[in-house]
Amino acid sequence: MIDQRPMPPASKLRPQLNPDLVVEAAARVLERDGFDGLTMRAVASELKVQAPALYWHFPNKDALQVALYDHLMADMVFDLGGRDWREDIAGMAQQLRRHLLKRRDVARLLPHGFFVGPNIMAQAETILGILLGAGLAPKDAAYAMSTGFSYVVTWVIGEADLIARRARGHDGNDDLAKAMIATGAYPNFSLVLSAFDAGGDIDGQFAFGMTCLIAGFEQLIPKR
Amino acid sequence: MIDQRPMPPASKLRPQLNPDLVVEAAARVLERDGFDGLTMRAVASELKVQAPALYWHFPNKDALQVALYDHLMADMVFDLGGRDWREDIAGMAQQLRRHLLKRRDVARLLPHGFFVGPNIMAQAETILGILLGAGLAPKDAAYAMSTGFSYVVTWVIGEADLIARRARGHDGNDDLAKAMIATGAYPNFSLVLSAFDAGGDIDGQFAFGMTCLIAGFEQLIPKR
DNA sequence: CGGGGCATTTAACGTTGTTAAGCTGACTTT
DNA sequence: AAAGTCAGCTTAACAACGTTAAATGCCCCG
Repeated sequence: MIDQRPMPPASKLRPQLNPDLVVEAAARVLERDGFDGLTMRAVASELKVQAPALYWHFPNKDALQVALYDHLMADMVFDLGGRDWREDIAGMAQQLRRHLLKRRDVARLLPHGFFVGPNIMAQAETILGILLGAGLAPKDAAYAMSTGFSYVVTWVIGEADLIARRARGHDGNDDLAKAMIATGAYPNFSLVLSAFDAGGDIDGQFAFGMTCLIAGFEQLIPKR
Repeated sequence: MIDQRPMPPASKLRPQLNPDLVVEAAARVLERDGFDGLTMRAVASELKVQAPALYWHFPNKDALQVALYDHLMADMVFDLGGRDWREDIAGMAQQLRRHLLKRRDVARLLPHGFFVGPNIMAQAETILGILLGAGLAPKDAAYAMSTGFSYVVTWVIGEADLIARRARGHDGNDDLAKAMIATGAYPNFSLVLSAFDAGGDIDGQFAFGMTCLIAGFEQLIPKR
Protein backbone atom coordinates (compact mmCIF):
# COMPACT_ATOMS: atom_id res chain seq x y z
CA MET A 1 0.00 0.00 0.00
CA ILE A 2 2.61 2.46 1.02
CA ASP A 3 5.01 2.22 -1.86
CA GLN A 4 6.51 5.47 -2.91
CA ARG A 5 8.61 4.03 -5.70
CA PRO A 6 7.78 5.52 -9.08
CA MET A 7 4.90 3.34 -10.17
CA PRO A 8 6.12 0.90 -12.82
CA PRO A 9 4.26 2.20 -15.85
CA ALA A 10 1.69 -0.55 -16.02
CA SER A 11 4.19 -3.04 -17.35
CA LYS A 12 2.28 -5.77 -19.03
CA LEU A 13 3.94 -9.00 -19.81
CA ARG A 14 7.28 -9.24 -18.06
CA PRO A 15 7.01 -11.28 -14.89
CA GLN A 16 8.65 -8.68 -12.74
CA LEU A 17 9.63 -8.79 -9.15
CA ASN A 18 8.02 -6.51 -6.62
CA PRO A 19 8.29 -6.08 -2.86
CA ASP A 20 5.26 -8.27 -2.20
CA LEU A 21 6.65 -11.17 -4.17
CA VAL A 22 9.94 -10.86 -2.35
CA VAL A 23 8.23 -10.86 1.01
CA GLU A 24 6.17 -13.90 0.11
CA ALA A 25 9.26 -15.75 -1.00
CA ALA A 26 10.97 -14.77 2.24
CA ALA A 27 8.00 -16.20 4.12
CA ARG A 28 8.39 -19.52 2.34
CA VAL A 29 12.11 -19.61 3.07
CA LEU A 30 11.54 -18.83 6.72
CA GLU A 31 8.97 -21.59 6.98
CA ARG A 32 11.21 -24.11 5.24
CA ASP A 33 14.68 -23.26 6.53
CA GLY A 34 14.01 -21.33 9.70
CA PHE A 35 15.43 -18.03 10.82
CA ASP A 36 19.04 -19.06 10.38
CA GLY A 37 18.32 -20.15 6.84
CA LEU A 38 16.73 -16.85 5.95
CA THR A 39 19.52 -15.38 3.86
CA MET A 40 19.30 -12.99 0.98
CA ARG A 41 20.69 -15.63 -1.33
CA ALA A 42 18.07 -18.16 -0.23
CA VAL A 43 15.23 -15.73 -0.81
CA ALA A 44 16.65 -14.82 -4.20
CA SER A 45 17.02 -18.46 -5.14
CA GLU A 46 13.40 -19.05 -4.13
CA LEU A 47 12.48 -16.47 -6.75
CA LYS A 48 14.92 -17.94 -9.27
CA VAL A 49 16.86 -14.74 -9.21
CA GLN A 50 20.30 -13.60 -8.10
CA ALA A 51 20.76 -12.10 -4.65
CA PRO A 52 21.56 -8.49 -5.58
CA ALA A 53 18.23 -8.23 -7.38
CA LEU A 54 16.55 -7.99 -4.00
CA TYR A 55 18.37 -4.77 -3.28
CA TRP A 56 16.36 -3.09 -5.95
CA HIS A 57 13.23 -3.61 -3.87
CA PHE A 58 14.60 -3.39 -0.35
CA PRO A 59 17.47 -1.25 0.91
CA ASN A 60 18.82 -4.02 3.13
CA LYS A 61 17.98 -7.20 4.94
CA ASP A 62 16.57 -5.47 8.00
CA ALA A 63 13.95 -3.73 5.92
CA LEU A 64 12.98 -7.04 4.37
CA GLN A 65 12.63 -8.61 7.80
CA VAL A 66 10.42 -5.82 9.01
CA ALA A 67 8.20 -6.16 5.98
CA LEU A 68 8.18 -9.91 6.40
CA TYR A 69 7.06 -9.70 10.00
CA ASP A 70 4.30 -7.33 9.10
CA HIS A 71 3.26 -9.65 6.29
CA LEU A 72 3.07 -12.61 8.62
CA MET A 73 0.70 -10.66 10.81
CA ALA A 74 -1.65 -10.08 7.91
CA ASP A 75 -3.92 -13.07 8.46
CA MET A 76 -3.96 -12.66 12.20
CA VAL A 77 -7.39 -11.34 12.99
CA PHE A 78 -8.41 -11.18 16.58
CA ASP A 79 -11.53 -13.05 17.38
CA LEU A 80 -13.00 -11.46 20.48
CA GLY A 81 -15.99 -12.15 22.58
CA GLY A 82 -16.30 -8.56 23.68
CA ARG A 83 -18.05 -9.40 26.92
CA ASP A 84 -15.18 -8.74 29.26
CA TRP A 85 -12.01 -6.82 28.46
CA ARG A 86 -9.90 -9.17 30.56
CA GLU A 87 -11.07 -12.15 28.60
CA ASP A 88 -10.47 -10.27 25.38
CA ILE A 89 -6.90 -9.38 26.26
CA ALA A 90 -6.15 -12.89 27.46
CA GLY A 91 -7.71 -14.29 24.30
CA MET A 92 -5.71 -12.01 22.05
CA ALA A 93 -2.51 -12.95 23.79
CA GLN A 94 -3.34 -16.60 23.33
CA GLN A 95 -4.13 -16.08 19.66
CA LEU A 96 -0.96 -14.14 19.10
CA ARG A 97 1.04 -16.87 20.77
CA ARG A 98 -0.59 -19.56 18.66
CA HIS A 99 -0.06 -17.54 15.54
CA LEU A 100 3.60 -16.94 16.28
CA LEU A 101 4.14 -20.59 17.13
CA LYS A 102 2.32 -21.92 14.08
CA ARG A 103 4.71 -20.33 11.67
CA ARG A 104 8.31 -21.15 12.22
CA ASP A 105 10.66 -18.71 13.96
CA VAL A 106 8.43 -15.69 13.46
CA ALA A 107 9.21 -14.31 16.88
CA ARG A 108 12.91 -14.23 16.11
CA LEU A 109 12.28 -11.62 13.48
CA LEU A 110 11.81 -9.14 16.29
CA PRO A 111 15.28 -8.32 17.53
CA HIS A 112 14.81 -4.81 18.79
CA GLY A 113 11.74 -3.20 20.23
CA PHE A 114 8.86 -2.03 18.19
CA PHE A 115 8.63 -1.11 14.58
CA VAL A 116 5.95 0.02 12.25
CA GLY A 117 3.88 -1.65 9.59
CA PRO A 118 0.25 -1.50 8.53
CA ASN A 119 -0.82 -4.80 10.04
CA ILE A 120 1.05 -4.23 13.25
CA MET A 121 -0.53 -0.81 13.60
CA ALA A 122 -3.97 -2.29 13.08
CA GLN A 123 -3.36 -4.79 15.85
CA ALA A 124 -2.10 -2.11 18.16
CA GLU A 125 -5.15 -0.07 17.38
CA THR A 126 -7.44 -2.92 18.40
CA ILE A 127 -5.59 -3.62 21.60
CA LEU A 128 -5.48 0.01 22.61
CA GLY A 129 -9.18 0.27 21.93
CA ILE A 130 -9.89 -2.47 24.39
CA LEU A 131 -7.63 -1.08 27.07
CA LEU A 132 -8.94 2.45 26.71
CA GLY A 133 -12.45 1.08 26.74
CA ALA A 134 -11.66 -0.68 29.99
CA GLY A 135 -10.94 2.68 31.53
CA LEU A 136 -7.16 2.92 31.43
CA ALA A 137 -5.54 6.28 30.90
CA PRO A 138 -3.81 6.66 27.51
CA LYS A 139 -0.34 6.41 28.95
CA ASP A 140 -1.16 3.37 31.01
CA ALA A 141 -2.76 1.75 28.00
CA ALA A 142 0.45 2.23 26.04
CA TYR A 143 2.55 0.79 28.85
CA ALA A 144 0.18 -2.12 29.22
CA MET A 145 0.25 -2.91 25.53
CA SER A 146 3.98 -2.88 25.13
CA THR A 147 4.42 -4.86 28.31
CA GLY A 148 1.97 -7.50 27.18
CA PHE A 149 3.43 -7.60 23.71
CA SER A 150 6.94 -8.09 25.01
CA TYR A 151 5.71 -10.83 27.25
CA VAL A 152 4.15 -12.80 24.43
CA VAL A 153 7.08 -12.41 22.05
CA THR A 154 9.68 -13.37 24.62
CA TRP A 155 7.55 -16.25 25.66
CA VAL A 156 7.22 -17.59 22.16
CA ILE A 157 10.93 -17.38 21.48
CA GLY A 158 11.54 -19.40 24.60
CA GLU A 159 8.81 -21.90 23.86
CA ALA A 160 9.95 -22.43 20.28
CA ASP A 161 13.46 -22.98 21.53
CA LEU A 162 12.18 -25.48 24.05
CA ILE A 163 10.28 -27.37 21.39
CA ALA A 164 13.28 -27.44 19.09
CA ARG A 165 15.48 -28.61 21.92
CA ARG A 166 13.13 -31.44 22.79
CA ALA A 167 12.90 -32.43 19.16
CA ARG A 168 16.61 -33.10 18.94
CA GLY A 169 16.96 -34.82 22.27
CA HIS A 170 19.74 -33.90 24.63
CA ASP A 171 21.28 -30.50 24.74
CA GLY A 172 24.28 -30.51 27.02
CA ASN A 173 22.77 -27.62 28.87
CA ASP A 174 20.53 -30.08 30.69
CA ASP A 175 23.48 -32.18 31.74
CA LEU A 176 25.30 -29.17 33.08
CA ALA A 177 22.22 -28.14 35.02
CA LYS A 178 21.88 -31.59 36.53
CA ALA A 179 25.53 -31.62 37.46
CA MET A 180 25.25 -28.30 39.22
CA ILE A 181 22.14 -29.33 41.08
CA ALA A 182 23.82 -32.53 42.16
CA THR A 183 26.28 -30.43 44.14
CA GLY A 184 23.44 -29.66 46.53
CA ALA A 185 24.23 -25.96 46.49
CA TYR A 186 20.86 -25.04 45.07
CA PRO A 187 18.11 -26.43 47.26
CA ASN A 188 15.35 -24.11 46.05
CA PHE A 189 16.20 -24.80 42.47
CA SER A 190 16.12 -28.54 42.86
CA LEU A 191 12.88 -28.38 44.82
CA VAL A 192 11.28 -26.41 42.02
CA LEU A 193 12.71 -28.68 39.37
CA SER A 194 11.38 -31.81 41.02
CA ALA A 195 7.93 -30.25 40.95
CA PHE A 196 8.13 -30.51 37.18
CA ASP A 197 8.89 -34.20 37.05
CA ALA A 198 5.17 -34.78 37.07
CA GLY A 199 5.17 -32.94 33.75
CA GLY A 200 4.90 -29.27 33.08
CA ASP A 201 1.80 -27.57 31.81
CA ILE A 202 3.12 -25.14 29.26
CA ASP A 203 -0.23 -23.69 28.27
CA GLY A 204 -0.96 -23.12 31.90
CA GLN A 205 2.37 -21.38 32.40
CA PHE A 206 1.71 -18.99 29.58
CA ALA A 207 -1.79 -18.24 30.77
CA PHE A 208 -0.40 -17.73 34.24
CA GLY A 209 1.89 -14.92 33.21
CA MET A 210 -0.82 -13.29 31.20
CA THR A 211 -3.24 -13.46 34.10
CA CYS A 212 -0.62 -11.81 36.27
CA LEU A 213 -0.25 -8.97 33.84
CA ILE A 214 -3.96 -8.43 33.42
CA ALA A 215 -4.45 -8.37 37.16
CA GLY A 216 -1.89 -5.62 37.25
CA PHE A 217 -3.56 -3.69 34.46
CA GLU A 218 -6.82 -3.82 36.33
CA GLN A 219 -5.35 -2.05 39.31
CA LEU A 220 -4.62 0.95 37.12
CA ILE A 221 -8.21 1.64 36.30
CA PRO A 222 -9.23 4.73 38.27
CA LYS A 223 -11.98 3.88 40.73
CA ARG A 224 -15.18 5.42 39.50
CA MET B 1 35.51 -23.91 39.03
CA ILE B 2 33.89 -26.45 36.79
CA ASP B 3 36.69 -27.10 34.35
CA GLN B 4 37.06 -30.67 33.32
CA ARG B 5 40.02 -30.04 31.05
CA PRO B 6 43.11 -31.99 32.09
CA MET B 7 44.67 -29.66 34.59
CA PRO B 8 47.66 -27.92 33.03
CA PRO B 9 50.44 -29.44 35.10
CA ALA B 10 51.22 -26.34 37.11
CA SER B 11 52.97 -24.65 34.22
CA LYS B 12 55.25 -22.05 35.60
CA LEU B 13 56.54 -19.27 33.48
CA ARG B 14 54.67 -19.10 30.19
CA PRO B 15 51.89 -16.50 30.25
CA GLN B 16 49.17 -18.81 29.07
CA LEU B 17 45.62 -18.16 28.05
CA ASN B 18 42.76 -19.67 29.96
CA PRO B 19 38.97 -19.47 29.73
CA ASP B 20 38.77 -16.74 32.35
CA LEU B 21 41.20 -14.49 30.54
CA VAL B 22 39.27 -15.01 27.33
CA VAL B 23 36.00 -14.13 29.00
CA GLU B 24 37.47 -11.00 30.54
CA ALA B 25 38.83 -9.90 27.20
CA ALA B 26 35.42 -10.54 25.66
CA ALA B 27 33.89 -8.35 28.33
CA ARG B 28 36.21 -5.49 27.43
CA VAL B 29 35.44 -5.88 23.74
CA LEU B 30 31.72 -5.90 24.40
CA GLU B 31 31.99 -2.77 26.48
CA ARG B 32 34.11 -0.97 23.90
CA ASP B 33 32.61 -2.13 20.59
CA GLY B 34 29.15 -3.33 21.52
CA PHE B 35 27.44 -6.58 20.66
CA ASP B 36 27.97 -6.23 16.94
CA GLY B 37 31.67 -5.68 17.50
CA LEU B 38 31.99 -8.79 19.61
CA THR B 39 33.76 -11.04 17.11
CA MET B 40 36.17 -13.84 17.73
CA ARG B 41 38.89 -11.92 15.97
CA ALA B 42 38.30 -8.85 18.13
CA VAL B 43 38.50 -10.87 21.31
CA ALA B 44 41.64 -12.58 20.09
CA SER B 45 43.20 -9.28 19.15
CA GLU B 46 42.41 -7.95 22.61
CA LEU B 47 44.54 -10.79 23.94
CA LYS B 48 47.23 -10.23 21.31
CA VAL B 49 46.56 -13.63 19.94
CA GLN B 50 45.18 -15.10 16.74
CA ALA B 51 41.50 -15.98 16.51
CA PRO B 52 41.73 -19.77 16.30
CA ALA B 53 43.55 -19.81 19.61
CA LEU B 54 40.22 -19.16 21.30
CA TYR B 55 38.89 -22.45 20.03
CA TRP B 56 41.27 -24.23 22.29
CA HIS B 57 39.39 -22.83 25.28
CA PHE B 58 35.82 -22.64 23.94
CA PRO B 59 34.16 -24.97 21.46
CA ASN B 60 32.42 -22.10 19.66
CA LYS B 61 31.24 -18.54 19.98
CA ASP B 62 27.94 -19.45 21.62
CA ALA B 63 29.74 -21.08 24.49
CA LEU B 64 31.88 -18.00 24.92
CA GLN B 65 28.81 -15.81 24.98
CA VAL B 66 27.16 -17.93 27.61
CA ALA B 67 30.27 -17.79 29.76
CA LEU B 68 30.51 -14.07 29.17
CA TYR B 69 26.96 -13.47 30.26
CA ASP B 70 27.49 -15.46 33.39
CA HIS B 71 30.70 -13.56 34.06
CA LEU B 72 28.92 -10.24 33.74
CA MET B 73 26.48 -11.35 36.38
CA ALA B 74 29.29 -12.02 38.83
CA ASP B 75 29.30 -8.66 40.56
CA MET B 76 25.55 -8.41 40.63
CA VAL B 77 24.64 -9.00 44.25
CA PHE B 78 21.10 -8.38 45.26
CA ASP B 79 20.69 -5.91 48.04
CA LEU B 80 17.41 -6.69 49.71
CA GLY B 81 15.50 -5.16 52.54
CA GLY B 82 13.83 -8.42 53.44
CA ARG B 83 10.83 -6.74 54.99
CA ASP B 84 8.32 -7.45 52.27
CA TRP B 85 8.71 -9.97 49.50
CA ARG B 86 6.99 -7.67 47.00
CA GLU B 87 9.47 -4.93 47.66
CA ASP B 88 12.32 -7.39 47.40
CA ILE B 89 11.20 -8.70 44.04
CA ALA B 90 10.59 -5.21 42.69
CA GLY B 91 13.97 -4.13 44.00
CA MET B 92 15.76 -7.05 42.43
CA ALA B 93 14.12 -6.37 39.11
CA GLN B 94 15.21 -2.77 39.31
CA GLN B 95 18.76 -3.76 40.21
CA LEU B 96 18.92 -6.28 37.41
CA ARG B 97 17.67 -3.68 34.97
CA ARG B 98 20.26 -1.15 36.13
CA HIS B 99 22.98 -3.71 35.97
CA LEU B 100 22.07 -4.80 32.46
CA LEU B 101 21.84 -1.20 31.31
CA LYS B 102 25.09 -0.11 32.90
CA ARG B 103 27.19 -2.46 30.86
CA ARG B 104 26.73 -2.17 27.16
CA ASP B 105 24.55 -4.62 25.24
CA VAL B 106 24.56 -7.27 27.94
CA ALA B 107 20.93 -8.15 27.38
CA ARG B 108 21.59 -8.96 23.76
CA LEU B 109 23.76 -11.85 24.82
CA LEU B 110 20.58 -13.71 25.69
CA PRO B 111 19.20 -14.94 22.41
CA HIS B 112 17.27 -17.98 23.47
CA GLY B 113 15.62 -18.76 26.72
CA PHE B 114 17.49 -19.82 29.78
CA PHE B 115 20.91 -21.30 30.15
CA VAL B 116 23.10 -22.36 32.98
CA GLY B 117 26.06 -20.85 34.74
CA PRO B 118 27.17 -20.58 38.36
CA ASN B 119 26.26 -16.93 38.86
CA ILE B 120 22.94 -17.24 37.10
CA MET B 121 22.08 -20.23 39.22
CA ALA B 122 22.93 -18.33 42.36
CA GLN B 123 20.61 -15.52 41.36
CA ALA B 124 17.83 -17.94 40.55
CA GLU B 125 18.34 -19.56 43.90
CA THR B 126 17.86 -16.23 45.68
CA ILE B 127 14.77 -15.31 43.72
CA LEU B 128 13.18 -18.70 44.22
CA GLY B 129 13.89 -18.45 47.91
CA ILE B 130 11.94 -15.23 48.16
CA LEU B 131 9.02 -16.50 46.14
CA LEU B 132 8.81 -19.76 48.03
CA GLY B 133 9.07 -17.84 51.25
CA ALA B 134 6.16 -15.71 50.16
CA GLY B 135 4.05 -18.85 50.02
CA LEU B 136 4.03 -19.72 46.32
CA ALA B 137 3.96 -23.35 45.31
CA PRO B 138 7.19 -24.58 43.70
CA LYS B 139 5.73 -24.68 40.21
CA ASP B 140 4.23 -21.24 40.49
CA ALA B 141 7.51 -19.91 41.80
CA ALA B 142 9.29 -21.25 38.73
CA TYR B 143 6.70 -19.72 36.43
CA ALA B 144 6.88 -16.44 38.26
CA MET B 145 10.65 -16.29 38.09
CA SER B 146 10.95 -17.03 34.41
CA THR B 147 8.14 -14.62 33.64
CA GLY B 148 9.75 -11.85 35.61
CA PHE B 149 13.16 -12.57 34.18
CA SER B 150 11.87 -12.47 30.62
CA TYR B 151 10.16 -9.22 31.37
CA VAL B 152 13.31 -7.52 32.58
CA VAL B 153 15.51 -8.79 29.78
CA THR B 154 13.09 -7.87 27.05
CA TRP B 155 12.59 -4.55 28.65
CA VAL B 156 16.27 -3.77 28.77
CA ILE B 157 16.82 -4.73 25.16
CA GLY B 158 14.06 -2.33 24.20
CA GLU B 159 15.28 0.43 26.45
CA ALA B 160 18.87 0.15 25.26
CA ASP B 161 17.64 0.29 21.69
CA LEU B 162 15.60 3.38 22.51
CA ILE B 163 18.59 5.09 24.09
CA ALA B 164 20.80 4.27 21.12
CA ARG B 165 18.12 5.51 18.75
CA ARG B 166 17.79 8.80 20.57
CA ALA B 167 21.55 9.20 20.61
CA ARG B 168 21.75 9.18 16.86
CA GLY B 169 18.74 11.40 16.25
CA HIS B 170 16.17 10.42 13.67
CA ASP B 171 15.49 6.87 12.73
CA GLY B 172 13.18 6.73 9.75
CA ASN B 173 10.90 4.48 11.70
CA ASP B 174 9.56 7.55 13.47
CA ASP B 175 8.81 9.29 10.22
CA LEU B 176 6.92 6.29 8.92
CA ALA B 177 4.93 6.13 12.11
CA LYS B 178 4.01 9.78 11.88
CA ALA B 179 3.00 9.38 8.27
CA MET B 180 0.72 6.50 9.11
CA ILE B 181 -0.86 8.32 11.99
CA ALA B 182 -1.45 11.34 9.79
CA THR B 183 -3.81 9.21 7.71
CA GLY B 184 -6.21 9.33 10.64
CA ALA B 185 -6.80 5.60 10.46
CA TYR B 186 -5.46 5.04 13.95
CA PRO B 187 -7.33 7.22 16.42
CA ASN B 188 -6.43 5.23 19.53
CA PHE B 189 -2.81 5.16 18.59
CA SER B 190 -2.58 8.88 18.06
CA LEU B 191 -4.44 9.58 21.27
CA VAL B 192 -1.97 7.46 23.16
CA LEU B 193 0.99 8.98 21.37
CA SER B 194 -0.07 12.51 22.16
CA ALA B 195 -0.19 11.58 25.82
CA PHE B 196 3.55 11.14 25.58
CA ASP B 197 4.30 14.57 24.22
CA ALA B 198 4.43 15.75 27.79
CA GLY B 199 7.41 13.43 28.13
CA GLY B 200 7.47 9.77 29.00
CA ASP B 201 8.53 8.43 32.35
CA ILE B 202 10.61 5.43 31.45
CA ASP B 203 11.44 4.43 35.00
CA GLY B 204 7.77 4.60 35.81
CA GLN B 205 6.90 2.45 32.84
CA PHE B 206 9.32 -0.25 33.91
CA ALA B 207 8.09 -0.18 37.47
CA PHE B 208 4.56 -0.33 36.18
CA GLY B 209 5.06 -3.60 34.39
CA MET B 210 6.83 -5.09 37.35
CA THR B 211 4.07 -4.03 39.69
CA CYS B 212 1.59 -5.69 37.38
CA LEU B 213 3.50 -8.93 37.51
CA ILE B 214 3.91 -8.89 41.25
CA ALA B 215 0.22 -8.24 41.73
CA GLY B 216 -0.39 -11.33 39.66
CA PHE B 217 2.08 -13.40 41.67
CA GLU B 218 0.33 -12.39 44.84
CA GLN B 219 -2.93 -13.87 43.68
CA LEU B 220 -1.30 -17.27 43.48
CA ILE B 221 -0.53 -17.48 47.13
CA PRO B 222 -2.96 -19.97 48.62
CA LYS B 223 -5.17 -18.32 51.18
CA ARG B 224 -4.24 -19.54 54.59
C1' DC C 1 14.84 2.46 -35.74
C1' DG C 2 17.45 4.19 -31.92
C1' DG C 3 18.05 6.14 -27.15
C1' DG C 4 16.72 6.12 -22.03
C1' DG C 5 16.25 3.91 -18.04
C1' DC C 6 14.17 0.12 -15.25
C1' DA C 7 15.39 -4.39 -13.55
C1' DT C 8 18.56 -7.86 -13.28
C1' DT C 9 23.09 -10.39 -13.74
C1' DT C 10 27.91 -11.03 -13.08
C1' DA C 11 31.75 -10.17 -10.36
C1' DA C 12 33.71 -8.93 -6.48
C1' DC C 13 34.85 -7.02 -1.61
C1' DG C 14 35.22 -7.33 3.18
C1' DT C 15 33.73 -9.96 7.34
C1' DT C 16 32.28 -13.57 9.86
C1' DG C 17 32.64 -18.32 12.34
C1' DT C 18 35.22 -22.26 11.99
C1' DT C 19 38.53 -26.09 10.60
C1' DA C 20 42.97 -28.21 9.25
C1' DA C 21 47.60 -28.51 9.56
C1' DG C 22 52.00 -27.06 11.05
C1' DC C 23 55.17 -25.05 14.41
C1' DT C 24 57.27 -24.32 19.18
C1' DG C 25 58.75 -24.92 23.42
C1' DA C 26 58.15 -26.91 27.99
C1' DC C 27 57.76 -31.17 30.33
C1' DT C 28 58.46 -36.30 30.79
C1' DT C 29 60.84 -40.25 29.89
C1' DT C 30 64.74 -43.09 29.10
C1' DA D 1 71.58 -35.35 28.52
C1' DA D 2 69.05 -36.79 24.25
C1' DA D 3 64.64 -38.11 22.56
C1' DG D 4 59.86 -37.84 22.49
C1' DT D 5 55.14 -36.11 23.82
C1' DC D 6 51.81 -33.04 23.66
C1' DA D 7 49.52 -28.68 25.09
C1' DG D 8 48.92 -24.30 23.03
C1' DC D 9 49.52 -21.38 19.63
C1' DT D 10 50.13 -19.64 14.45
C1' DT D 11 49.40 -19.64 9.63
C1' DA D 12 46.43 -20.66 5.95
C1' DA D 13 42.31 -21.45 4.26
C1' DC D 14 37.13 -22.48 3.48
C1' DA D 15 32.40 -21.55 3.04
C1' DA D 16 28.87 -18.37 3.82
C1' DC D 17 27.16 -13.93 4.76
C1' DG D 18 25.48 -8.90 3.55
C1' DT D 19 26.38 -5.65 0.36
C1' DT D 20 28.23 -2.73 -3.61
C1' DA D 21 29.89 -1.61 -8.47
C1' DA D 22 29.72 -2.31 -12.97
C1' DA D 23 27.98 -4.39 -16.98
C1' DT D 24 23.89 -6.21 -19.50
C1' DG D 25 19.44 -7.09 -21.33
C1' DC D 26 14.90 -5.54 -22.29
C1' DC D 27 10.86 -2.66 -22.72
C1' DC D 28 8.91 1.82 -23.78
C1' DC D 29 8.89 6.23 -25.98
C1' DG D 30 10.14 9.37 -29.51
